[in-house]
Amino acid sequence: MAKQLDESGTASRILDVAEELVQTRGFDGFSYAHVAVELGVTSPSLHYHFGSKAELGEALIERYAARFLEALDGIERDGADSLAKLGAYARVYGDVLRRRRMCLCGMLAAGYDTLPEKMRDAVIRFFDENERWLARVLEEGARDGSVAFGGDARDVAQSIISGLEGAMLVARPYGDAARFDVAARRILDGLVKRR
Amino acid sequence: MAKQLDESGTASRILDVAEELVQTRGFDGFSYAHVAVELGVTSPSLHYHFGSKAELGEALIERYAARFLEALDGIERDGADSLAKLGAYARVYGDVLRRRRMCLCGMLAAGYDTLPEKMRDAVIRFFDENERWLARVLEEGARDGSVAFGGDARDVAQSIISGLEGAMLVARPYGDAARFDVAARRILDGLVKRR
DNA sequence: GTCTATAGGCAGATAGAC
DNA sequence: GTCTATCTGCCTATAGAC
Repeated sequence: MAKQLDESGTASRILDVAEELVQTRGFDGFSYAHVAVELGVTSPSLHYHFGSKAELGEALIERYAARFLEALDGIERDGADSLAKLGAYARVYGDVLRRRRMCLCGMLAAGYDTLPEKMRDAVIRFFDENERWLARVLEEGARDGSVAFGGDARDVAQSIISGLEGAMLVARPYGDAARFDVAARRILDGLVKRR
Repeated sequence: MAKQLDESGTASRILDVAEELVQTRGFDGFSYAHVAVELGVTSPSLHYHFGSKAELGEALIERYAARFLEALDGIERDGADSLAKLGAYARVYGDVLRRRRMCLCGMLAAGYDTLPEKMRDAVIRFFDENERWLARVLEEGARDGSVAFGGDARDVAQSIISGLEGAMLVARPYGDAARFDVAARRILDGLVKRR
């Protein structure tokens, strides 16, 4: 019973539908009408919950980022070694793709130029937070010896994020999750101590 | 004086403007009106050259893919070793990004679900052709010893494409080409013979 | 080839009844 | 909270004059 439950049931159902639409069609490819039809209501009623499309978009990213970071917390708590954590991290992306969706923020990154400013900031924040989490895990892995890499952990973290986002981006048109898995595996293999 | 010059000057100027718009705003984020304003004409006149937005989109991909493959032919002809060719390949992507654009087909891959079918097919073709080219270079590199990798060359090729597409996707919101360069470098470094 | 005029639809958003 | 009605604007596309 925490902060994220101050949304009425309707608001969160709106977010559910809008989230799927944005993840599959992009922010410029969905409308209030799409959401309304899916929910069996009229579009003006959506405006009661989210005054503008920009507000809806902001709420979308906020919830997505919060859940994403929660998942990362869960990985953290599992107490496995760092390499296993990186594997679990990649699996979070893979799970999104297996539901035939693009990462919400990856999708928004594509249409970045057309986004309202607050949404832009939130997208950047999402990537920054992911980068911080990954860099921490990487440095921990370098200490405990489960991971090996040259250069700055931040740079490696950025490469992992962009590698996984790109793997989702390209795998989706093919409708082929295995394509993602292969790319993800190669990214992780590059972080294993070289024998 | 070849096949690609059967377009009137106007048609190719339309393609120029539309290309930039799609690469920065996505297919659902640009309109005939945007192009028309930029060219100082009215939108109906665009319909004379490209009957529908779908046709314009198809022509866009066709020209982009043709030029892209030409660039790859140029790399091929330079006769450097395979690792150098892969570096040049990555630079093609980097050059696009430095013009503040996303790869046209990477952008279209994001909005894939909203594309007309012929455009979808053309996007897939683009990736397939890139994969073929890369796999050939990788196999050549494995033979001449300039490149080292485990597993299938096709899988490695796919990973390179998705890695570079993702690096562009994420670097663009940050307006930071260096971010791309770092990720691209790490991809290439993973293909250098391990000492 | 490019224009004006216009059709017909869908977008995001607001007003006001219930 | 959700509805109907409506506004304004932009969209793709066509007809027909020049």
